[in-house]
Amino acid sequence: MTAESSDRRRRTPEQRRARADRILDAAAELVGRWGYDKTTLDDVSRHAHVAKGTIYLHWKSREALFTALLRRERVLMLEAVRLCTAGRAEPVGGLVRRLALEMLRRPLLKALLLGDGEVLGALLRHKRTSPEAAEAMSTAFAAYLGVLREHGLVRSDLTPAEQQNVMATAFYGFFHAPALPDPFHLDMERRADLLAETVQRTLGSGHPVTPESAAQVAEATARYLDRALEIARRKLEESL
Amino acid sequence: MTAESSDRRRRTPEQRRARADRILDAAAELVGRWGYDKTTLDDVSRHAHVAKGTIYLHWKSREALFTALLRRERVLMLEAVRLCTAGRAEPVGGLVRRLALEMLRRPLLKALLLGDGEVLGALLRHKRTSPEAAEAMSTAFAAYLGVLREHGLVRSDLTPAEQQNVMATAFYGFFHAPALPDPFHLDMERRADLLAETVQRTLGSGHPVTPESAAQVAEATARYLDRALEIARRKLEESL
DNA sequence: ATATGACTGAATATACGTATCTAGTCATAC
DNA sequence: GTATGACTAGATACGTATATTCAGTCATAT
Repeated sequence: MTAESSDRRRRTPEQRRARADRILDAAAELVGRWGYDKTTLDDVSRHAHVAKGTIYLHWKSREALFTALLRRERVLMLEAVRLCTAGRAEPVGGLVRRLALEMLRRPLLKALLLGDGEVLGALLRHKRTSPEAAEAMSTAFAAYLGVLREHGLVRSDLTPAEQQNVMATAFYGFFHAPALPDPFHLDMERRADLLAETVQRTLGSGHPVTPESAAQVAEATARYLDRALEIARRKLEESL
Repeated sequence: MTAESSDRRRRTPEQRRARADRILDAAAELVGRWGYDKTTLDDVSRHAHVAKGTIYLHWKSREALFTALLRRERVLMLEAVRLCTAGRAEPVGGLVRRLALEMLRRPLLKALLLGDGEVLGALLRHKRTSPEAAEAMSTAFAAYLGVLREHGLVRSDLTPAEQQNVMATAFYGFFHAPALPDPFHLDMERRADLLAETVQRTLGSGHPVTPESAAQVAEATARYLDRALEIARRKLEESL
């Protein structure tokens, strides 16, 4: 063994993070299979090939571990949206549609947003979204809408509170409303399109994105996603 | 006592109905006060000044009684909307707004639509809205939208399934989405306005009601409400 | 310093017997 | 025919005692 051999117990931050990710991978796998309530830390440690005590070197409690898992999912989702929209200049509805679809694509976020008790169990009841983060997200979105309004793409006769309520209500309805019976049934993809259209028509001014405003719209979108990502990443770091 | 004295045990249909209403009044009072789970038929019979057996001369089970109660509320709500809109020629959003507000005004319907388990308890879990009635309601609404479309007041590029999904999602979000924290909080009345605006902008064509179309719009509205009332009344009659 | 996994106690599930409650019935009265 | 309310059976709540599970700890090993 050399002087700086891997035999040394001291771990680099990268190694720590890689192991945390392996543990979270195992947790994600097991929650997807058995649900939160039935997933024990012994299961997770076995799947991740670490001792249970090691988990407590990363998180102070079981809940903290799964909180971190959800936060990592959120970061990954936002990164995916960030990639999709890179450089594009879409109206509000387009952004909303991508957000909705990327959320639906990820089982844990989908379960979280659908309020699926089978998957998330007690986590749903006890977990509270931190007010600071929620407000920061709202503020970032409001700023995004503000830029679009300056370019005449968003109505100027709605207060920020009204805009946020429209967004919240539309999203909530989209995720939670039960599917309609057969003659009216639509799959989630089509419903996401309708959600986008609803938001676009309710919040938008009706004017299309002009070539002149395209650059600024693209920048505002990127800026919003960056801010959201920053908040999401910060929250994830808090969870180690 | 005369020959046709009230001493005769034979009851007229009007007397029967009046007594059923008294029983339903008592049930409404008690459910409002204690919730469905804690309201016993002994309570109801005592409050309505009838023997418990009498209740079973009207309904075959406890559940049937409370089903009738909910159905009566629905009829009363629709009658109120019918009165409000009498002769008026409002666009879709206006009708939606009135429906939403009249539902919110009635504690039992509000509880039903909000999915309030405290008030409705087990009734929420076991009660299924009959598919036939739901479909008939949808059909009636689709017909209403059809007339408005003929007059250019409603978009023609959405399928009926898409229209119904927008309606269902918007209503669901309006009733179920939790209130936003303080800087963005709006009361239910304002949210009803936003619901109306959302539906109007998403389903509507953007053209205003012209004097020429006013009469037909008013008639279509009245026709829809009449059909809805007919269905609601039929369902109520089924529940005696 | 870092990692482990056997260990512990608090919480949760299971089992069982008893008490209470109440939806629905029906013999009786009018 | 109509109305009653005491009655019953089945369900539900409660109390208690026992078993099991699992989050979190810590003495030990490297």
